[in-house]
Amino acid sequence: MGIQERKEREKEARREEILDAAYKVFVAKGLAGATVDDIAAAAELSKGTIYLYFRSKEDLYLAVTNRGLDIMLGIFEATAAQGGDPIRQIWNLSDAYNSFYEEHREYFRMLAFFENPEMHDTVSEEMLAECQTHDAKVWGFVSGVMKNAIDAGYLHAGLNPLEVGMMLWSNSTGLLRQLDRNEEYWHARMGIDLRKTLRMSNSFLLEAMMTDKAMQLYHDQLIHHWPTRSQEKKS
Amino acid sequence: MGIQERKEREKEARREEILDAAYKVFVAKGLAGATVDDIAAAAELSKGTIYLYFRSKEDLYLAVTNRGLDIMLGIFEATAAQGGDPIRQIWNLSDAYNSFYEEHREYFRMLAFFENPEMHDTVSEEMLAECQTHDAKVWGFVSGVMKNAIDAGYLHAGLNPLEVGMMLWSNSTGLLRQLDRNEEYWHARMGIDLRKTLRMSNSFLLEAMMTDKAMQLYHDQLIHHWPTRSQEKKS
Amino acid sequence: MGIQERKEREKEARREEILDAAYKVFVAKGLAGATVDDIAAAAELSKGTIYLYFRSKEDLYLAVTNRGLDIMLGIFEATAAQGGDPIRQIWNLSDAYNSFYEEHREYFRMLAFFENPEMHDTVSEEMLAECQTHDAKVWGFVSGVMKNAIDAGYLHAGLNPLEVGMMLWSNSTGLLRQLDRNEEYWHARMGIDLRKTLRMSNSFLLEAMMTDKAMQLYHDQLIHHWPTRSQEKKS
Amino acid sequence: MGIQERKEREKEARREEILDAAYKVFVAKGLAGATVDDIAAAAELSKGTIYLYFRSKEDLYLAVTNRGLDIMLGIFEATAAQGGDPIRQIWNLSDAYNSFYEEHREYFRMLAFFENPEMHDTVSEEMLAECQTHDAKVWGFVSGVMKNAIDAGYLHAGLNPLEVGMMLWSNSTGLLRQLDRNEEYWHARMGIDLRKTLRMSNSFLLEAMMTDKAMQLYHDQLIHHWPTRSQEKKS
DNA sequence: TATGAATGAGCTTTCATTCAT
DNA sequence: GATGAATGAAAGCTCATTCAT
Repeated sequence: MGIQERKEREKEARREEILDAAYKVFVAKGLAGATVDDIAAAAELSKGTIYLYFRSKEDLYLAVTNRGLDIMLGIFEATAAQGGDPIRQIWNLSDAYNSFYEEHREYFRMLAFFENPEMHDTVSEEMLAECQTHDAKVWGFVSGVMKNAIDAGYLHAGLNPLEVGMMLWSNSTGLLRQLDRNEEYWHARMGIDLRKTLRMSNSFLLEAMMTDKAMQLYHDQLIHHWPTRSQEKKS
Repeated sequence: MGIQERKEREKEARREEILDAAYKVFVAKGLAGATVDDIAAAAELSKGTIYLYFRSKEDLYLAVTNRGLDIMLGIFEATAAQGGDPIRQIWNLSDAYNSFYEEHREYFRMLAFFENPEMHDTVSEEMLAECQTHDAKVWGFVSGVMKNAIDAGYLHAGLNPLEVGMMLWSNSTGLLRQLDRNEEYWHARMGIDLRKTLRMSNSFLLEAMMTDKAMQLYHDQLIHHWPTRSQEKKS
Repeated sequence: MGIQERKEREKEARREEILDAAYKVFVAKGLAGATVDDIAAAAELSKGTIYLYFRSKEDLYLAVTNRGLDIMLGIFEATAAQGGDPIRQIWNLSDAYNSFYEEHREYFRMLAFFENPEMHDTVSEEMLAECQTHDAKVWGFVSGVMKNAIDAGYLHAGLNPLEVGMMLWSNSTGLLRQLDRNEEYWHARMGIDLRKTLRMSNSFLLEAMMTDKAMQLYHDQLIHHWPTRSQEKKS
Repeated sequence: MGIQERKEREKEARREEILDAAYKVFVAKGLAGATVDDIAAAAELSKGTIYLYFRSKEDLYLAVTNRGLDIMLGIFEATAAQGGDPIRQIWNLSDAYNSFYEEHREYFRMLAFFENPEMHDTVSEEMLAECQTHDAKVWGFVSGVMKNAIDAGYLHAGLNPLEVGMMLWSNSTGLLRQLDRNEEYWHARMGIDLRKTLRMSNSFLLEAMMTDKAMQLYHDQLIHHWPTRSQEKKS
């Protein structure tokens, strides 16, 4: 029975090798630009072998992006393991998403690319299902964090955890994608630091959802966005 | 010189015909799926003629998306023409973006598609430049609206108009893209109404940036998100 | 030596299993359409095992058609066992060929397919030889029947038994192949019942070769093809 | 208008060039063995151009066989132009089919090959329809010859012209195919001259269908198949 | 200006066959 | 004997682009 297990392991290992190679090639040439020949060469395997493990180039691409989701989830979990109060955990999660962008920008792009509905027709049912499984895991984790904050009375009771996650995630993603595309343009030409913008809008959203209890806890740490406003208040 | 002018007009008209045809074909088959033959057939022109007006299929695709930007700008301008106080104008702009999504979803998708940095290598400098011109026009308009609100004392003085636009736009885009991809999934399976989520997060962002003056103006119209919170305040 | 025998038997049994599976797959997909993987799967064996028993896909195909020849011979022999005078035996043989066509049409087609000289290059010498052995057996049987009829004075003495078989067989095969391809077309569209045509031409040939002795024997059973002719004779 | 015509002519000429090249390649390598690259090289054109004129390799193959039908019809018509009484015309037609086999054996084989029903799925509707048109022309011609003989009272009135054609054609085809496959085998090894067999069976069939009128006309020219039989009659 | 025939590189994919285990 | 992972050659076909007319 050891034999069977070993073969299983070897097969899995080979699959990973192919994914390694494919990742490199896709990063370098993009989905359209990459050829299966390129990937086979990078993996030091024959082209036929690639098709033994993956149904099509697109399936393979999606498998690579699934890896990206795994990595993202790993970062999220590692972040959560650091503990902290529920609001801190949300901030950490947001930071973790930033980190994913910074450190795995290629995966970030791939995930964005495969959001294109046009792509979905070119992929096998099985792979799409696997992708959705991975996706669901990430969203499950995210909404868990949000739920904790709501249950603990730090976010308003009426909020749907998933909805909270959605808002923060969408906001971050929209801005990160701009950053990715055109950081230089916005920074140098338009004088906008999108990273700062991102932090700001995230805090706007989060604070809007925080209960008084949470506001008090964070009283001193709060980003006082509007010094002028504070002054107005004093007067 | 009348002749020259007429020729100019005819040329422009033909260009538009090609764009009409290309739009239909791209919508039906996507960038990769569409062939120049398809487009030529739809335009009732020969393939060679297409290349007389556009350098490449990708250039043509980008020209179509530029049309999308024009349409978007038109909607924005029409909205602004309705007048209203600066905050109302911002809300209207946000609604106008929603309308663009609802009524020109195909263009919305195309714009998203071309955000992919991978595409940019495949397009001529000229077309990219033209695209940026169109883009800049839209952003110029948007930041103008924001600037009005700041200058009028409705949004906090420290804010950068473009940054405000960026935040609202990114947030909307992120959520609209989810909506486009998976409205059914989020609604029926996860019980989330992303349209509501979108309005909510937009109001969170906007209100976070509004001055007391604006808050008072909108006092009665404000979405009281947290009834419990209000009650807490009363007690 | 019992062990050896058992192994021999098992090997033969496995070969037959493979042929069973191959027959099904070839019928369903044709030679070109069938893959060795299909056959291996149908036989519930590994692909490698198939190659342990057959040198190539084409060899395997030919082995299946050889089975067809065996079946045909079986039908012929069963028919001959029913006895009857020599002319009746020939008629029965002709009917038996029809039966083979009707009940084993797939084999009939395969045999036709392998008549194509183009195929012969793709097959091993051994298998081709085996095929010729089977072929020779059938022709041996057929010419035996014809020889009986000649020796008994029912067919003209100058005839070569094999030649007689050849004529009747070729004639039948030509018409059966038309039938197989296009029965509907000839029947509904052209108003021709090829089965009747087949019987008619066979009787033309056979009667042309029959001696007076045979004609008298069959006097009453003769198909009087031309009533008008008979009438002419009477007058 | 001359321009259009000239282009039309040139296009047709190119089509013919491709057919010339394809014929050579198919003869040398068979359908499966031939590659479109081979054909393109032989035609001194690019592969893409081949696909500009023909939808697929199989379509091209069928177009070549259609040429075979044209050639056959040409031979038939030339033969008929020689005149002669109706029975002679039938004999000449039979000879013409033999000539086609002898002088265009490659086409003969191709026609046989495409009779395989398996092939028909791989061919475009259009080409199949064209093939049927050609086929119908040949059968129309053949049955016309038979009809003349019937109408003139040389073949029995009850016969269907197409059926007569079918019988003679099937019989010839069956034997010619044997001849093509294995002339050597039957001749040297089995002592049978299939060409003689073919003539014999054809005359059997034809004479069986001839009226007394025709028999008298041919009295002296009749092949007295059975000298012994004549002798028997005398005695 | 408009045409559309011609190009040809390049793509994905298949599958018969082998061979180490 | 049986396996099935790996091979890799080969092939059909597409299509953006060009260019002579």
